[in-house]
Amino acid sequence: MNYVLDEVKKEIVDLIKSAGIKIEPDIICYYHNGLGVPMFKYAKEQKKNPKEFAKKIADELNLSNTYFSKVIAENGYVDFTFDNKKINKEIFENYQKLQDKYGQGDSGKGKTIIIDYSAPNIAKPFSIGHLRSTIIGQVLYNIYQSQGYKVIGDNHLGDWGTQFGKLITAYKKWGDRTKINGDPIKELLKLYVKFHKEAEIEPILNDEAREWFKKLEQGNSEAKKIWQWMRDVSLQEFNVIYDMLNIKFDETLGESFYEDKMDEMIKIAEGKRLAKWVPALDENRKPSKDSPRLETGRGEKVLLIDLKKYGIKTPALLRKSDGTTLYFTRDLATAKYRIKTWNPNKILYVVGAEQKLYFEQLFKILELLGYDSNIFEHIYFGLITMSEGKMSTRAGRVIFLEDVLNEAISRVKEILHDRAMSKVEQEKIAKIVGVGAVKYTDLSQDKKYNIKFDWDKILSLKGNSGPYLQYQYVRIGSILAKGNFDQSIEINPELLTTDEEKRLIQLVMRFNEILEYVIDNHQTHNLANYLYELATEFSKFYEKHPVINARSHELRATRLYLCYMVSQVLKNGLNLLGIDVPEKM
RNA sequence: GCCCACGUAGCUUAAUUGGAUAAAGCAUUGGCUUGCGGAGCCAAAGACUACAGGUUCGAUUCCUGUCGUGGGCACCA
Repeated sequence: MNYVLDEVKKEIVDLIKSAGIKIEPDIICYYHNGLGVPMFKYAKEQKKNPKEFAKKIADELNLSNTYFSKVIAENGYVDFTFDNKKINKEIFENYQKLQDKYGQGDSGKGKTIIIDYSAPNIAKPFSIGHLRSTIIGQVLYNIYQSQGYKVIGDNHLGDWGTQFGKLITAYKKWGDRTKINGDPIKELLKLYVKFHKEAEIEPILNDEAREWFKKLEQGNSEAKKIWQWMRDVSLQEFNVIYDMLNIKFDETLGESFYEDKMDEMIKIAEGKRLAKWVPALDENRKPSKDSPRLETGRGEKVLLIDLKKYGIKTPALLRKSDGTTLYFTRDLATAKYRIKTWNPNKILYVVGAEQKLYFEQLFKILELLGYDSNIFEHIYFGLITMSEGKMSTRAGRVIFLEDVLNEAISRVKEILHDRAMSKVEQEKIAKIVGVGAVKYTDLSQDKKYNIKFDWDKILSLKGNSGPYLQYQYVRIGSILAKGNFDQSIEINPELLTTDEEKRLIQLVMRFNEILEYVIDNHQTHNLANYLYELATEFSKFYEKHPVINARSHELRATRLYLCYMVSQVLKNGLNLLGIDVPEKM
């Protein structure tokens, strides 16, 4: 698919080449009503004064038959001004040709991407902390897909591991089946919290839990039955949230899927002499104080991979001293399975920044096992913290995602309360706007930072927020309806000469570039900020220039079409962010 | 202790990844009824980009050091 912006940039490269300088297209930057090229680097290569150098280049350029009407040298830049009549026409034609596909691309044709996201833990609440992985992962999914990639979204559920030993122990001691069936996750969480409290007083409980997990891994039918039941009821609850958030997966394999695929992986690692049985750390060799990691199996042997040679001080454990497996073991088997099954060009792990070391270890080991480590990438994001500090499931200190969404929805409902619409409609709109607000707040900022949880911020309905973008979309829809807009109307883009119109058209031009940019850097907020800029620019246009009552019939039709293009980019962009748009609000 | 992030207006965040006068939202103050939805628009005020050096035509961005915050550091995931 061809976009005007690509052609415009190519033309600049060619023009400057005609003056004897070869430039990289990426250095071209936006400047007023056009584009600019910094000439410092090239001036330096030729040991010339950058201002004079830029001027000399600018003077040599011949702009006839180009997208530009003017070129000047300023502060060492060569600045090109668009020939607006020409570029307007091209952009409208570009849009008319591609229609619904406008923004999409084919740069990912023939490439496969696996995205590992969400991955909540069974029997634990889906907290606000899981929100980030879930929605960031889904947005990356959508954007990759829009550029022609084959994408496989895999929900790598935390449905295996020591915690199930703890849960089974707790369930057998204090559990009540009917209570759990009534409100599964909250009741299971209570059991989990109680277990940790009791285990502090009676450490022998930890041994019991370890025993149960061992039984589970050995296929004990009672353990398996309880585990399966806990998994089922948890998944049912997760699906309610995925529905609310409009999240879809191609696979929900989970860690348990690899239960029978770990032995093979361990054998390979042993065969390559990577993994070795060594004495476990004893109490005197604690890596740090307050470490919770020494609660089991002291003094015996564990299977680990030492990574000191590669600058990683912490070894990776594949088997505990009681023989059971760990997250690591499962992730190695997972990577192997994924590569064998889908032969991906990339596997993205959308997981919090606190697991950076873990993924460094994992990728290093996969490399040592002979895999191309370039295909693995940890897409990390900061923690969401509460004023009391880090959230902790064990301490019962969590915010439930479902509560946040419900609060958002009810705040929107209050606003809609006295609008002239049916209850059903209010309900529907409140959900679109409320959920959109929560998602947008997260997606509109750089993901690497920690976020302090703040109700008012996450539920913000004005300013730079999801509802603001949705509101601009609704206003445009209203104009299009009143103006009886029809895509086949005769338009004349040359008539759009105001600053607001030019800026809007040029923003529309950039849509595809932004999507490619997000694929390069995996920063969703670049798309969010672009859409916000588009919405803001529309709002300015809206205040200043009449559409339906425009001076001439032709101008009215062209402005209607401009509104339409903007609304479609807004809608498609928001949809890529996983945010719906209402028709009224 | 060691390792990794981060420190930008009162608060929450941007900055085309090293570019032009550091940009928005919230909060504060003042303004916008003849036109398409005020969840909006305009304006004022608010910044020695934590601090001290360095690299270069150019640094919020890269390097070094100091201080501060958060995270991680083998039998949790």
